[in-house]
Amino acid sequence: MPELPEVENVIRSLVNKVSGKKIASVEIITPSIVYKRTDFIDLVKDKTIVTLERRGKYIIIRLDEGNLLIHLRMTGKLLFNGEIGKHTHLKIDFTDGNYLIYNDVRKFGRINYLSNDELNIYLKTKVGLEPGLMELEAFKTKLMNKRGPLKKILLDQTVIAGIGNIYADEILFASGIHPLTETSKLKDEDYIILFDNIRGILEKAILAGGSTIRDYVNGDGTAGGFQDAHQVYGRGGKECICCGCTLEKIKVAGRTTVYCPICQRIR
DNA sequence: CCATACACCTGTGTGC
DNA sequence: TGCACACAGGTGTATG
Ligand SMILES: [Zn+2]
Repeated sequence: MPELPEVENVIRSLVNKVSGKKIASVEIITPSIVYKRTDFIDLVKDKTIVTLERRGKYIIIRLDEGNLLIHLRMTGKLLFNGEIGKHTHLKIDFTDGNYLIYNDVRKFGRINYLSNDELNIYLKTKVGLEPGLMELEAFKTKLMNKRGPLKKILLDQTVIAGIGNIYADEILFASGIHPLTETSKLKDEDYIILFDNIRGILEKAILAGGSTIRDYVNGDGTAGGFQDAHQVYGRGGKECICCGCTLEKIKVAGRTTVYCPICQRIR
């Protein structure tokens, strides 16, 4: 489900509701979503949530001691006082009677307890540049050191963190760059356009509440609105909004990729 | 080293 | 209607 804009909206919808709350109990309904740690419940129980943060597609629940690191993968949801059902896999009860649940139809998501040091090491090795904070030169250097189709590189979370299949296609279309372009063929001006579109599209998507293709909702249960602004994602075979020609559908790095053969030239 | 396949799961849409 | 199959916002591991 969620890419950076959706994860950001989950956090924004929850941060004021859960910060300061003390955890009274934790119920693990589906053990497979919690990384093996026999003392998980003991580590989390009686802790207080300090705040929520995001790195790439990860949600970090900062506790007064340690952290919960959550990845929603495809269909994970974090819901404040949400409806408990057959897809609820974890429940955190607060001392004031409110609760937070983790729902996930496909059970791909993961929740882990990490100390501050463990978290820092993990993020340093696995999570790349933060789109909203990165600088052009660092971005350019990092991309130039990678070979292969540009879309594959945009999807690589160790390069830039947070871009998934929807936003990769939207960013490339907005930039007028073909998804199979090799970074060695990109000119300085291409890097600037790409950089601006990564930040611009992700920011617009955040402000629109993210994209709801099927079932994404934020922590309140509110769906996003950015799906109405998609130019190419999910539109293979339809006409290009810009030039009217037929949008192509191919596979890149194993993912369905839609682009306009006229508007997005190979460099 | 790389690219591809598959595994993890369930639900939904399509075509016969 | 029913059934088989393809496909889905992601990523880690195995395979060639
Ligand atoms: Zn076009």
